[in-house]
Amino acid sequence: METRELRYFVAVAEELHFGRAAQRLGIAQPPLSRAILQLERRLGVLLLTRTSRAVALTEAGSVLLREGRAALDAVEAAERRTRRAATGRPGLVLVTKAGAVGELLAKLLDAYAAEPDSVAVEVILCGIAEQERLLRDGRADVALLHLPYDSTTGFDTEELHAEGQVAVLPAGHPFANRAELRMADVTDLPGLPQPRWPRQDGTYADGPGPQVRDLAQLCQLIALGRASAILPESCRAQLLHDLAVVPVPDAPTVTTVIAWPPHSRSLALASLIRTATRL
Amino acid sequence: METRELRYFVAVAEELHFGRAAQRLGIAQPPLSRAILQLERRLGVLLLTRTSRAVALTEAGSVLLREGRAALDAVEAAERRTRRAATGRPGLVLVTKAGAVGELLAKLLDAYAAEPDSVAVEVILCGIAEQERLLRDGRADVALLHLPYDSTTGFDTEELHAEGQVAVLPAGHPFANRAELRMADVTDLPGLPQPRWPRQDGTYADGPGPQVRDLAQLCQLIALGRASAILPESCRAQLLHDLAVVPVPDAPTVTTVIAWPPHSRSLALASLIRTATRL
DNA sequence: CCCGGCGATACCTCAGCGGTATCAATGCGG
DNA sequence: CCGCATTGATACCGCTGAGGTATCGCCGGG
Repeated sequence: METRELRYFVAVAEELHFGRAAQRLGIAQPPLSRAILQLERRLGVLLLTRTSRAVALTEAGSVLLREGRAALDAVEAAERRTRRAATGRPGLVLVTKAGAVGELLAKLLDAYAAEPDSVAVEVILCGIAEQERLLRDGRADVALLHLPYDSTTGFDTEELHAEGQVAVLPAGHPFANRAELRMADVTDLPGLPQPRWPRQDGTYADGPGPQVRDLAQLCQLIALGRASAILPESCRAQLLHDLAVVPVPDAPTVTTVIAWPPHSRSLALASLIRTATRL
Repeated sequence: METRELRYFVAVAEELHFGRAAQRLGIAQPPLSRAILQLERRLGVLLLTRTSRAVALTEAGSVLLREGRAALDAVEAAERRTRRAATGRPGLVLVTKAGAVGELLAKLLDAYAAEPDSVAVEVILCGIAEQERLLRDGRADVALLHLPYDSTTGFDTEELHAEGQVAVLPAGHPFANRAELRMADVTDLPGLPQPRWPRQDGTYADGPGPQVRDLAQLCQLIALGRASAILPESCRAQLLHDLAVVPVPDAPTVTTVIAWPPHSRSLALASLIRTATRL
């Protein structure tokens, strides 16, 4: 199977429309039809069911969509990492969620910079759930993730830090002066729903609660008395001053891990990981 | 980058010889030279240094070799899994080391077969260190691995079983009747070296000690008084009767884990994993 | 019943892949 | 120092196959 065929199939499988897929790929529709047909013939597998009004994935087709995306990411990563290796400037790219790492990141970067063999570290702060993709397609070398929110599936990891979580409420809320709260107290506050974060694909789950993209947005909403949240303790430092913070001992522990793709064990990366685990 | 280019590059990088690589690929040498040249031009990266007598990898070239192999495995896995999904017969392929799983495997297969939604499980027993490759290129769906001997890098895992290790000695050896031994006692027995197992690429490390491929071979050698070994307790059941077995409490614990590729979460696989963790 | 939208087919052109023949550089034996 | 063998690069050619345009066949909606 050639990557061209895979790219074509993934485009069609995502659009479920040959015309739009062809447009997205920058080719005409007939060659695309033929390419998919030929792919099906070569694999000996029916990937799509087409009526003249609708295109749908078969069982095998959805397997190829999932596996094909992973394979294309791997090819893209190979290309990108090769280009980067050729520049001669080593340098690592670290990706993490904007605002969620507290002072751990600063400490890590300082400690690593003090190492004798350290190289430049570029930091990318991205929205939730983009990290995985950046790490997978080679744009980033290493990430700081937070269990159980992020998935580390397919990466190697080391645990760095575990912490409890706190409830964040508008100042003046009846619960604001409690010494601690239970999960049950906080998950269903009348008029103060938990926010909804974007999923891997950028869409939001249905349900009540405002859609948020980052911590600043969330803080605003809480201050306005329109939401509440349960966040790792270390977020405290970055909250607005007029928010109430109450520990929630029975909330799941949040573990910060450093994650990297299972290949790519460059010396620089190994050194950064070693530094991180020693913090 | 097309998979054809990657395959060509990997062949040349492994052979370090255009002629032999071309032969292995089943094409003539000139098209191969051109393809590599074109790949280098497209990437804008020098991958190989050629003198007219020798070919060597550049830094970037070895990155592309490593990443390219992984990418090719991913493409191959996509193809294989798609084909398998299309047959309509579900069925899982489980791979593990010949002889090293004791009764755990039997219990797992029995328990899984008793599940209401179970499918056929094909078991592949292979030599050490082939498992990783089978799992990575899609020929297997799930593996039983043994930490710390196997690497789980790039796979998702669940721990199933932890056990201590025992020393295996020829019957009649002076240590045979000891209640237990220390690592220090066993690692350097005069005339009874530890065996050497093959590495990922099938070659053996240098050193003393016989080269072995499986447990039966090893048992023979120990019975002959030419080797000794430290093995997980559960191997006991499969040893020859005339061998002495002595616990080694300070040997590293061996953990049996069930491992699977991070994508491919079929229902059947999820059910098998659930069954395994409940044993 | 006609029209519009969609995927498949027919047919053409040309890029590029692979083959053969050959060159150029280099190490080696005499 | 000179053939000679080895090895990667280049020249040139034929043909496969990727992509384009025009068009067909099918189907649902007005």
